[in-house]
Amino acid sequence: MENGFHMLLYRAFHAQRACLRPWRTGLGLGPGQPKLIDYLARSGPCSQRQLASYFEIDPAAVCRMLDSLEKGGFVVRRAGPNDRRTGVVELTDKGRSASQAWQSACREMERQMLRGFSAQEAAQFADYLRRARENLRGPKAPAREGML
Amino acid sequence: MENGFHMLLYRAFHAQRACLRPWRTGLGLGPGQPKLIDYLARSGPCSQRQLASYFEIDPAAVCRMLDSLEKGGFVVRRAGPNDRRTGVVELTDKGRSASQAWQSACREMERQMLRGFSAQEAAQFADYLRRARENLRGPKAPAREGML
DNA sequence: TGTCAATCGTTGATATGTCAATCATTCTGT
DNA sequence: ACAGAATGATTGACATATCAACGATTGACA
Repeated sequence: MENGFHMLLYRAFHAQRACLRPWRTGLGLGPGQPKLIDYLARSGPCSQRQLASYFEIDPAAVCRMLDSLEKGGFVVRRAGPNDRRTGVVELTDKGRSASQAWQSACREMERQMLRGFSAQEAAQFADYLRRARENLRGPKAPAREGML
Repeated sequence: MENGFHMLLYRAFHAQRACLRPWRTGLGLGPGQPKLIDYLARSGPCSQRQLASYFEIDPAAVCRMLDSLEKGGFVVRRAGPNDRRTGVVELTDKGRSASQAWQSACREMERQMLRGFSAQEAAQFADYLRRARENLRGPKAPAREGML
């Protein structure tokens, strides 16, 4: 069980979240909020739809996290220029500094996580993670076609 | 950003959950419930405390998931023999078959995830995941000591 | 023995993620 | 131009994870 990749990924992901939690709470952010302001800092203002698509989460979750972020003064919602359905989410100055602090925290976490990894191993690790994700994403249920 | 390990792990973990979701819902289980019955099937009856410790989640979460699992007929809670605080959680027959189906689903997912991986690559991948987790778990914030 | 600390399970509050449904707006096809 | 489909954002409902607090029980120690 401990050897199944399901558990291995669970453990690694869990440890990563636990490692980043002190930084996150120090910034006054909820569990899912850092990734939103990080994306906004890198890509500039965008719609809620774009945030939901990028992170593959429900637009409802984005909506509520932005409610909280807006109340905290990290982002503002503006009206879109062309389409009155689509608004634009933008970082405030406070949001920008929080995103910078978060990026530092992520680099710190990464350094800690990769201790003892050679540069080649780290690159291989990243490659494995990308391939695993791609394999899981593509076909819906490619199993039991041939034999089984 | 797409290259940071934070995002890479997020993507892989996310894809894995999405891949396993149809099987999970087919069994009538909530998102966190499969791991509990899987553990119970492998390790036999145990306390709620043990489940919480093993998966590193709050005992409150375990308590509520077991409420749901018990209502669904997957597990039963019995009184402990020695300590009247500590109960014992046990799989029912329905819980046992669900756990077997879940283990099949996990093997299937793993096959799909590792498509194109050689046996050596898969072993290396598992090793990287274990090392990353251990690195994140041990020291709290050992960074920026030497030179950054 | 008697008091205090620690432990197990539980409940409440809050945040996230999924699903379903709704409202307003925009697009499509005729 | 108009009816219906599609889209963006929102809200409600449910399950989960974290934090805080509580009741019951057990253990430790004077």
